[in-house]
Amino acid sequence: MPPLAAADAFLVLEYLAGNRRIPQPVFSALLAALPPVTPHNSPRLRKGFALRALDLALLDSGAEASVLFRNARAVLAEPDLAPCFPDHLALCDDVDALKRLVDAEWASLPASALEAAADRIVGAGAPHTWANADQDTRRKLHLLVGESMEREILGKLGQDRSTDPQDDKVANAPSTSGANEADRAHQDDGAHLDRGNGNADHVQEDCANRPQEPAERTTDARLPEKPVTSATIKGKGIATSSHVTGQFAPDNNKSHPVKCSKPSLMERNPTACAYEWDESGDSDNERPPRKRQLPTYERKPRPPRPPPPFPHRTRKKWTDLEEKTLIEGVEKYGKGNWTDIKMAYPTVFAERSTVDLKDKVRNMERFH
DNA sequence: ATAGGGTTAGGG
DNA sequence: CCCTAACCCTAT
Repeated sequence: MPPLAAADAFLVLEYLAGNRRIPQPVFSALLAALPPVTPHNSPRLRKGFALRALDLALLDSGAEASVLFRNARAVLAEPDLAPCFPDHLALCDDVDALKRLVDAEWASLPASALEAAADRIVGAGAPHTWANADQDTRRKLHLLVGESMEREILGKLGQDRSTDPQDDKVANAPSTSGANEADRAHQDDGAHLDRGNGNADHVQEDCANRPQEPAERTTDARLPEKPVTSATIKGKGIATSSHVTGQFAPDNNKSHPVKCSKPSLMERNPTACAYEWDESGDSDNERPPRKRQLPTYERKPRPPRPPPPFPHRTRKKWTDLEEKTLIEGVEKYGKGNWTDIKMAYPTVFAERSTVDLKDKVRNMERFH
């Protein structure tokens, strides 16, 4: 497979950098694998990098608040990153408040080009895009969104699919922006977006929920003009914060942060063991004629397994910040959408599971 | 993934 | 010892 074009790599990375649900190790790996991108013309990309560095500093659940705070301050003070943050972050003097501000910064990231394109195709901009699409573009749009979504959009448009699009696009010739641009963003991988109309809903919702920041408050003057590669990033904050927190080894492909991701498949699983086929009994004719020689591993007698090291987590009282954030989350995302709520405030709820959130709300309802 | 019943730590 | 809140278990 040919390498991804630089422009496409940009679209992918710009979207993922600002998507907090993409864990840092995954993002780092992609960054290393894709062609270098230039962040200087994308506020979202720049800020995404900066916020990721800040998250790394703040999400070290093992560390004490004072340490977290110190690490976060170090990130905020990085000359290359500082311009990405609004001033009040650096002025913040306590870790909980800082976490809130960081969550707010994440929430206010501008939409990515991909999201904007999706929005033009199936979201708020869809009617306009579809109305202005010529026959050819319509066909592509149809492929992208699928049958039922197309009907829905055209329904909103107040026209039937059978209507010849040419008819209603009298004065639309010059409007190339919507569909074509969107199409550009999608043409390489249309199938992905096409796959589920449910996704389309998400995109819409994402866009709708994101209070667009009036204007980027950041000064770009001092941001690197040169392309950013994983190596560049490593030298600029992400790795810096990592060497402060000690969570990341310099090689972002090998070492993963303590929290926030499953162990890599490439890593040895200490609890795994190898079983061997007993060749004698069966004559499975699917097997190649020559016996496959499995490397002979001795089944090491496993030491008596000390059953789960943490039978019970140590009880942690809910803080004010957690409670308030939870209430806000329930108002915003609805009771029951615990995953969404947790994802929306990953720093605040770093040490709470979705079940914890649910239980807490139940408790608050029961006794208050 | 979520709801709801059950268990337990720990303060009064 | 009781009660509340945090946490666990299990069915759906």
